[in-house]
Amino acid sequence: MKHTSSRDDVARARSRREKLLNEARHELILDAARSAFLQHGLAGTTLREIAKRAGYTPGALYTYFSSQEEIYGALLADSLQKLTAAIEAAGAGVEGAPPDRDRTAACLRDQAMAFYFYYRDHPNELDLGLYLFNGTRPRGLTPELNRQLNDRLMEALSPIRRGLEALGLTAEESTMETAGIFSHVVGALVLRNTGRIRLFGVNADTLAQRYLDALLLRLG
Amino acid sequence: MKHTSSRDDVARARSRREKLLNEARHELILDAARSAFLQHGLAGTTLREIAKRAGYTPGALYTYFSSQEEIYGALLADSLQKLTAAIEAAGAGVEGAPPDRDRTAACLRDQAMAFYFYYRDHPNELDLGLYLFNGTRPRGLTPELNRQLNDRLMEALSPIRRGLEALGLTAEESTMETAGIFSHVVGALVLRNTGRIRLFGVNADTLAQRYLDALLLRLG
Amino acid sequence: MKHTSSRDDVARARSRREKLLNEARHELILDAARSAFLQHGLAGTTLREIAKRAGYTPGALYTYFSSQEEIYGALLADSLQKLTAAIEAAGAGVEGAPPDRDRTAACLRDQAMAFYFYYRDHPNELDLGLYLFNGTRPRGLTPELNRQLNDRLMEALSPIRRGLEALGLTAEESTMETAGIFSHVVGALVLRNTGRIRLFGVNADTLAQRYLDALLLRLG
Amino acid sequence: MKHTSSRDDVARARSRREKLLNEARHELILDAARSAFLQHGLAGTTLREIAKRAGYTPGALYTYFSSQEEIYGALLADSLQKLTAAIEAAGAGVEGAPPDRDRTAACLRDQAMAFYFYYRDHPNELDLGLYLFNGTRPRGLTPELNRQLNDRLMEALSPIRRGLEALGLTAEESTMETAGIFSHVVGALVLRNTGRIRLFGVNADTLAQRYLDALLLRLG
DNA sequence: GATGAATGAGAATTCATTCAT
DNA sequence: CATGAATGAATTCTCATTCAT
Repeated sequence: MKHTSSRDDVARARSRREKLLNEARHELILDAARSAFLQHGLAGTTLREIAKRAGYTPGALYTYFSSQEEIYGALLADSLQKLTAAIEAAGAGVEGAPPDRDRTAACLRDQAMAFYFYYRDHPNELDLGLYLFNGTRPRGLTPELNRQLNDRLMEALSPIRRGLEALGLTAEESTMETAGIFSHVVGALVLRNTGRIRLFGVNADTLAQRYLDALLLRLG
Repeated sequence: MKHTSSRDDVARARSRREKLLNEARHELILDAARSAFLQHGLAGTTLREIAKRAGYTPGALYTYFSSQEEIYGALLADSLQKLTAAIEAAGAGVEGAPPDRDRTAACLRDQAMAFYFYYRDHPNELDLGLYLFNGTRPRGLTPELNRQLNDRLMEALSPIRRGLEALGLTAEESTMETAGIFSHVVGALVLRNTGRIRLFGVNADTLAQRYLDALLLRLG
Repeated sequence: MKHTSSRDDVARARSRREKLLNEARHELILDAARSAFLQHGLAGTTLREIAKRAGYTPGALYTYFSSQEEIYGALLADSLQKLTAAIEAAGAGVEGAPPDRDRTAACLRDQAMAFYFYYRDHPNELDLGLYLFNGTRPRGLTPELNRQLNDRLMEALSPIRRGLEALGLTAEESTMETAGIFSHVVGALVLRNTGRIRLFGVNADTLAQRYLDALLLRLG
Repeated sequence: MKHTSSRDDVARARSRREKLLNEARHELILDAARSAFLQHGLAGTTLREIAKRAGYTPGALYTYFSSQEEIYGALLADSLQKLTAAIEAAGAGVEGAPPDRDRTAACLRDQAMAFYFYYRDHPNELDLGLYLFNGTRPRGLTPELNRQLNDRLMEALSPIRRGLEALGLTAEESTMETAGIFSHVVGALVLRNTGRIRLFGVNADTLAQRYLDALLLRLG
């Protein structure tokens, strides 16, 4: 029946459009949240502020997210995705090449620095990760979301772990060294973000780079 | 005039007593704040809670501190002093000894680890430092207090810097390496405190130790 | 004009179908509301919940009911109709029989107990009645609906009134005793629903039964 | 030491004054709540409204009560106390008299009617009792307070129970009849408060009185 | 010096209802 | 007929800070 079919088509088209719009509005809110974080920091940002920046009333946000915490979760999920992309992009062009040790090392270095650069350039997202993981606030993430976010973080770091393995480390050693890199980079960033790095007259970039240089030297 | 003089004496004696009392009460409040932090964490602690633990009403605290932020500042100042003591204590017994390289290295290592241990065992004080330095909150520290706290931090770290110099590094190199140690240690602690370290199945202690081992090896 | 006439027929048929559909959808929504009440109670039920259970979006309900309050009104109307049926059913089989006094009394008793049982088994509907009659909420029922509901209630109770008359009471006395029965039953139910009956270690059923026993005894 | 002693006196005097003031303010808020209930009913009353009537900001109420629910609890506790007093007062003057059966019956009747009158004249307090006992709202009373309120209610009704015993009923029978009186009275009041009594052209007073008459007749 | 009542601004969240599509 | 996004007004509750006493 043509008639019915065409009605269905209309419905389907509408639902598709609605879906797109819906996603766009989710994104709009997340952008607003990002911009609010940028200006007021994580702790200084309120639902009201996010709503205002998104051009919404506070209540309207609850159409899209069931709590403030969920907005944070979505933001972090998104951030980790971008981080993953950034790290992967830093290793691009080397794929498929012959297993040249120098190349592998250079790639690893670039990818670790990509990790550093990502958070250097998006300091609020580091806060977000630390805050949410920390769960200082009364209501934390759902365990399910927490697990998901953990997975994403590990996925983001997996190129680095694989790079270390390619340099001859065991799986265990790779994980350990990845933790070391993570640790050093996060430390450098925290020092940078809190302005304490100035006390040493050092640059956080240099700190990160030196660590990696020393590491690669050590790994031979 | 004897009379006046004796009156002055009385006044002086009283003022001395008052001063002592005053300091004791400051300390009382800070103790209360510490205990509140220990139990509820930085973000979960309210002025009222601190007042209650100190046996005061909220308003009374304002006699001693002009704001909650100032209490935090005082707490941090005190924390840094203890940190200094802890690091210095870790180097004790080596003072005055002949310039044995191994001993110097061991001492440096111990002091750096003392830095790590201090914050591992007082995670709230790390929070405090990061929070205040960060200045996330609307009202930060006064520039004066900020400078003071910076000075104390650098003073706390100076044994480490001197140790590095004793191993042959230039002043500049020492500062750089101190920054590296600080960075790594803070990173490890943040990972630890946020529970993210578990993702790697690694221990923060190990992370710190390995970094120092590698550093000392590098410095030969 | 045949043409017009046939067109009219079509229109009439369609309108009949529409009407049925419309009623069905009203009923669908009322069923959803009932089930929501059953689970969340009167105060805990939201329009959204009713809409969800009916497979509608909130806005759609306004096609069928002009307010949440109107849904409540319709629900109550329906409830009273069922109550009427329940009371009438309790008197069935005695109709047409010779005017045996004992039988009349037994029937009266059964019908009064049917009243009690109906609300015992549908406590939300009692809530609904009390809530709407009470008009606690800002916007109450329309006077028209209110009158209608009153009529239905009186109709539901009329078998009881007639039973009392059959036992020899005047119209006035019957109404008075009906009010007494109503009063006692509602009181027992309220005590039951609020859990206060437990304080007396008594059963609401017993309370109702005893009242009726005493009443019938008194009426001889 | 006179000095210290006098200082203590001052402190004690102040603390006494403060305590009185404090109680007065508690009462002020409860009065405000009562008046709000009177006008808007239980469900229509908000913390804001209570605060406004008491001349306070909403937050200020939290100095005196830790939640809205606690205000309700205090109100109910007070109400039950007054109820107790009212019922006891209705039996006064008969105490110590010889155990004349007629007198006992009259006293019982008066006390039961006092129960009825109290709630007839303070309908909101009945609502309060039913609402709180019911616990419809998300957050109910603490079990402790609940128990306390139950005790008070039973205490209020105890003169009636004792009166029934004085008429020769066993303890168990007395409790049962007390429940019956309670039930009937509450039912009559609910009918009255919801305006449904008008349907029967009856007066709630009459309803209550008739029940008691019949009861006393039955008890001989 | 200390009290503690009171403020006031702000927090997240809820929900019946409206209305453009 | 139905959608569902959006409103807007309300809700309870929190807390650093002030200030008359």
